[in-house]
Amino acid sequence: MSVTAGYKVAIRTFCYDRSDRRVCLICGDRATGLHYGITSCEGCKGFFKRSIFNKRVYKCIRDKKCTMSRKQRNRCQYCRLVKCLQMGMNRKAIREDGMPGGRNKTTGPVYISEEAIRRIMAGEEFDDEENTSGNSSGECDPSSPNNGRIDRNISPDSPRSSGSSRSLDSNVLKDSCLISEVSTVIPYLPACFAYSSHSLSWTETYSFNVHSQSLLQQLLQAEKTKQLKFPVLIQNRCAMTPSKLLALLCQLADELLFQQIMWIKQLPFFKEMLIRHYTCLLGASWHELVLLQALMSRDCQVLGDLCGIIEKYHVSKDTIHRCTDEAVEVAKQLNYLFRKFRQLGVTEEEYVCMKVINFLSQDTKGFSNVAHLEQLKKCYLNVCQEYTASQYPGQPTRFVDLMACLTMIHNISGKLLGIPLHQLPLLLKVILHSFKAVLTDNWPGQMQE
Amino acid sequence: MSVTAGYKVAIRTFCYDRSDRRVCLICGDRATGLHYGITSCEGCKGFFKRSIFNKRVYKCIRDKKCTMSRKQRNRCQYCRLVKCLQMGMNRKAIREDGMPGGRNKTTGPVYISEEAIRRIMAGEEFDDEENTSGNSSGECDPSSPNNGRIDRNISPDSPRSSGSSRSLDSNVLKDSCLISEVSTVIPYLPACFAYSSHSLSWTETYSFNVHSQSLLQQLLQAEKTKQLKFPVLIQNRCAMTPSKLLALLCQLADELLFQQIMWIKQLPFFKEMLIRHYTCLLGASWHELVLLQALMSRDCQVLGDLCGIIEKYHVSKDTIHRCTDEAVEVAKQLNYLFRKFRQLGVTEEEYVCMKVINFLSQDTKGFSNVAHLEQLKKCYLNVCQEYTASQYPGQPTRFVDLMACLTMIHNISGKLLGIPLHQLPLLLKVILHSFKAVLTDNWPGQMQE
DNA sequence: GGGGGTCAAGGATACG
DNA sequence: CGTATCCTTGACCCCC
Ligand SMILES: [Zn+2]
Ligand SMILES: [Zn+2]
Ligand SMILES: [Zn+2]
Ligand SMILES: [Zn+2]
Repeated sequence: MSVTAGYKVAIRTFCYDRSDRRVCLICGDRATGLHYGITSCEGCKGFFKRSIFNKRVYKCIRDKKCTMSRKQRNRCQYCRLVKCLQMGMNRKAIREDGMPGGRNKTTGPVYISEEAIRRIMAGEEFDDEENTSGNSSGECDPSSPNNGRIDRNISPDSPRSSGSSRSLDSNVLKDSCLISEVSTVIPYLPACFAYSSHSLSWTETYSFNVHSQSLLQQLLQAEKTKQLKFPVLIQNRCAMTPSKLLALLCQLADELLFQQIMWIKQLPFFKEMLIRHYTCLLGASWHELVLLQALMSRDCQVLGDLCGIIEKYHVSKDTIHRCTDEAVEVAKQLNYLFRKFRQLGVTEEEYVCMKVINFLSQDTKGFSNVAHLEQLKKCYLNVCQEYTASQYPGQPTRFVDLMACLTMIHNISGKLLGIPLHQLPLLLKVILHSFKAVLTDNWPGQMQE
Repeated sequence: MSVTAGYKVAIRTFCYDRSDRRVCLICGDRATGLHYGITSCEGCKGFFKRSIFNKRVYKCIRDKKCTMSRKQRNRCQYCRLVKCLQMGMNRKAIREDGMPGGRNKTTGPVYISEEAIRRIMAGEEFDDEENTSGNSSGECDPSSPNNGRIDRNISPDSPRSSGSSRSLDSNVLKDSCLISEVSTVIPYLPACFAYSSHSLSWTETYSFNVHSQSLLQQLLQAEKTKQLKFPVLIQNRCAMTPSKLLALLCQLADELLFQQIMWIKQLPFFKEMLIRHYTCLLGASWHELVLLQALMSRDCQVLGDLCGIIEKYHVSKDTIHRCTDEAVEVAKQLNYLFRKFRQLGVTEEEYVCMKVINFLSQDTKGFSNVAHLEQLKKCYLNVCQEYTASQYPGQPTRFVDLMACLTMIHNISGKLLGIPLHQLPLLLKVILHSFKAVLTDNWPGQMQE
């Protein structure tokens, strides 16, 4: 029992296609292309079609957190349909007339709010024109010729449904994101400080661009879809042997990479760049992303624990290994970063912004679309700045602080990679501890905080 | 051949005469379509599924000539199953993975001989394709639908391409190939029992059982298909940074697991056990398989290097870690094993035998098919014994020595896993070094040999 | 290429 | 438990 649980990775690998990473966003099975807006497999395609077409209402007999995989996807129809919707499957792509051919109006994915998902699942679906508010051409209008700009996959209802209390002048804000001249050019780290100086005007107005809101929602959605399955496995601490732990580590590393990829695929601008560009960016930033993720961990003991471990290592190993001074330095900086994150109380919204900004801030030497990348980065810097300005008007330096954290993350994770290999367990521990500190008893040098 | 062909024609004619596509060929009830190859009713479909899937063995309490009709079909399970088989129900259409939906590649009935039916009814079935005179090219096993996933692609005639380089009787070898042409998998279980008792006489005559040869060829083939792609990646040593190395390690672990799985799928007896059985066996033996693989490494410096590393670790860490004495012990035993393998000059043939024997020798508590497992193990023990006896007549203890190595591998790898986690790099190094010692310059404590 | 449908796989469930 | 009915599923296929 426990053995098989530890080696679920084996079962997973049985079904894993290595030659092609195009996997279904819902269940991870091999995808056969885009269906209803997102890359998905034949099974999930048919399931979504049947469910929506027949207006089925499902029920989860468990805790609505059933895992979706090729083997397990048929165990809960409720959770499967929820994930279809969460991942962006577009109900509008199902044709009532049943005519197979013809007009493909570039039906992209649609990211709807959790409330809308709840209503659909409950069968209260207001199938058409949920709140188009007089827009005669229907919703979203995917066939409009907007030249493939960023706002392609804007959810039609999420900002509006929250009421009209927040909405300011939508025209001004619409321009700011679409047109590059309004949002000033922000070169990444050096210039972001300069940028914040004349951004005070926005802070005063308390405004938060509708498009920025939408982009932020998409980022939050992308973050939500990459739930880590690992802690579920590791939580039942049944006689953790080193062999199991090794297997778990491999699984975790695989899972982490997989989720970063899934996250990238969910980015609103995913289709605007080539896969190899994302590969380059991910290769250059994955360790920073992991560190950022670790810093957002709910568990406060993680990094304190880590620092304790590093110190212990230092005492016992510096006689043979020379680089430990740097390790201590890294530990201190990590500790600072950790405390800074706690002090700021970095929110999920800021986190997703920082994540995508960091992702887009990698070295882009040799990229053919540097301008596009810069535009994207600018856009999300703007989102983050607007968010902090509107949500924390009393903290004028908050945005700058966040960017400074990014800089520090960049430096620290680089140093972490510079630590020699025989201290590899440190890295593994950082990753492992960043999610659940369940195994702390089995590790030396733990610290309480 | 002619007999079965005529039989097939008779059956076909019989079917076409009274099958109007709406009547079950077994019981005459209303048919709901094709099931397992023939038009049949839901009842007979479910009955066949249950009988084959659960490997049921029935018994007729009358004269084995019970009539099948809607009213009477439940009176004798034996005669019902016989008629299912006689009418051409295809056992291959039952999916071992249990995944619903999709389409099978092998559509159509399969008409097998009365002898085969008798064996199936007696429970002596092994899923080979005895006389498939019916459908088109149904010899390989495209059993369940796979949407382009990993599939066991058995190359049809690989042992033949090796020619007659081996100095044994080429006629015998050719015969075995001819046999495998007719039936893809040679029925091995009865044979190995019959032969194992008089294996000594073959030792004297330098003969090597035809069936054992075939089994050995299959094992070699399974080994050949799992080439490691990792060394290709690692060979160009371009500025190996720790980050790259970490990525490579994760990749290597994934690759290793994947290859073990592929190896399992290539085993001749793969279809005879459930996936979860293989998962259990792999979970219990993967570290031993890795160690065995490492011992067969061409690079002689690998283990010597490893032992050097371990000793270095011992000197520097025993002040804080208590288990290092055991590590030194493990190192010594590894060194012994290493030298033993070199001294014996373990061949590829012996290696594949040892591998499968070790795989089948794991703890099988709770297995429902312990007897089957034991049979298989005995069979391959016999193959190995016959091989050593015929190839090394001057080394009467060679087989015993090999088995002793297996025991030692079992013990050592167990101890390796018992080494506390902070010495995890040792394990990783064992794995990493076992293929290419390219990175040795970057590691401390290297040894020349 | 992404809609739709097909139809044999397996699954759920009431019956005995 | 074995049976049989009905339902769900999904790899192929066709269509534009
Ligand atoms: Zn899917
Ligand atoms: Zn559920
Ligand atoms: Zn019938
Ligand atoms: Zn009978």
